[in-house]
Amino acid sequence: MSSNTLGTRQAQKLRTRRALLDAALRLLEEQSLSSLGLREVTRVVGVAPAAFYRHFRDMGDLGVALVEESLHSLHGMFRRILAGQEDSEELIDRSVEVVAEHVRAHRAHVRFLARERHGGVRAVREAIAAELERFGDEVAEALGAQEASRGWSREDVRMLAGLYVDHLVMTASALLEAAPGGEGRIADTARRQLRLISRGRRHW
Amino acid sequence: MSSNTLGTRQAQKLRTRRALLDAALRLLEEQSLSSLGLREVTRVVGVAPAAFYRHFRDMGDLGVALVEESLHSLHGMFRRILAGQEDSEELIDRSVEVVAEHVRAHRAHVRFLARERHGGVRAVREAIAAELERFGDEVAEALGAQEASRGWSREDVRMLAGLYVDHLVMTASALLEAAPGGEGRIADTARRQLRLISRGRRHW
DNA sequence: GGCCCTGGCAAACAGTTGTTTACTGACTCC
DNA sequence: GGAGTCAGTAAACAACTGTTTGCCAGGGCC
Repeated sequence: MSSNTLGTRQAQKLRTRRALLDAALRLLEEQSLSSLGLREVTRVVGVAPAAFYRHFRDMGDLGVALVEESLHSLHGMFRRILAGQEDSEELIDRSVEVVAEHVRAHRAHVRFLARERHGGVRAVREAIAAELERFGDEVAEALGAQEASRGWSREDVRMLAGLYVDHLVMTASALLEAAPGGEGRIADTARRQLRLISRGRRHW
Repeated sequence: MSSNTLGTRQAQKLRTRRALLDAALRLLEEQSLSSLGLREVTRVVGVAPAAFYRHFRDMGDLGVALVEESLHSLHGMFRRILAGQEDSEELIDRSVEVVAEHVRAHRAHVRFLARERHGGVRAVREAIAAELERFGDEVAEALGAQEASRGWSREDVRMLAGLYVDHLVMTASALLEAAPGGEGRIADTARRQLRLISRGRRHW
């Protein structure tokens, strides 16, 4: 028996935990975390309200759990983008495509992050901010290793990384709220903007 | 008697309306609109719950009213920024200073916009999006009139304007959540980013 | 001076909320 | 196979929610 095979006991617990997270994620498409009720979630899952406490202390706790899994997938996205070696037209095209694909595949997660980044629950806000800063650091490290950053101060590299991360977040939000079929236009604008930033970088 | 002098009747009504808006604004510093209760607001104002309906249909309605007054002040801010003639170092410094001052002076309004821009109330979200797009158009018009935009397509000018507006919003949000005394660092980063964008523009 | 208008009130409505309690029954483990 | 663990239950709790009703007092206006 491999060490990560769970007993039916623990497996069942994880399944309802997952169900709670999924139900919350679904309900959060049309409201924000601070208005999401505990009973509302358990009702969707089909479980007694008290069962909620077997998994989370309160809604804020569940929110933080959602932040973690949302950003885990985001992290994969960043790594895919940064895997490219240089700052080129193809890299820009690929980045925007990766973002668009991510939004398509993880729509609920992205919406959750956009909504709760400045939302009403402090713990969740702080968890998202901390994680985005970590990503910024990661991007900065990758940028710093590139040829185009020769002679740049550490602060300037970090500033550029911040610009990229912010732009990525804005693009993802815009894609989220795009009218059906309007994603192409947004992606096109995003590519132009990245190109402009790229030129600014070359002439720093 | 001048035509905009109100009777005590109407004046009193406006005063409680204002009190409702202010109370909501205050309560929204620590939660989001979709979780803000009608009774909660009237309780702070010291008025009966039913009185609320004399002024707003529901909380979403009050939210839209807040959007309007929030963006009215934002509009003034944009006009102050765009009053400068060219794209220069001083213009960048002044823009960032104007934004910082605006955040200081209208903290609650800015927080409201940041929070509800992607928040849980559709009507409010749409009102904010529409207004920000209008601002983008305005910025684009101002940019298009500048010398530096000679030969630019309308779409490219609009794309640049979008980049500026997005950057401004991100900066305002960052200032809002900055640790006390940390505003200087954020303003500094914002200036560098604007400078980089400006270089990209010159070498388009 | 008297009539209308209306912003605000008190009370009652049926639902909903988060949280605690004591309990059950299936899984785990020796 | 028997004892112990624990995810999930049902029920009750007080507190709160948005909304409707009829009513009142006082300003606006002829």
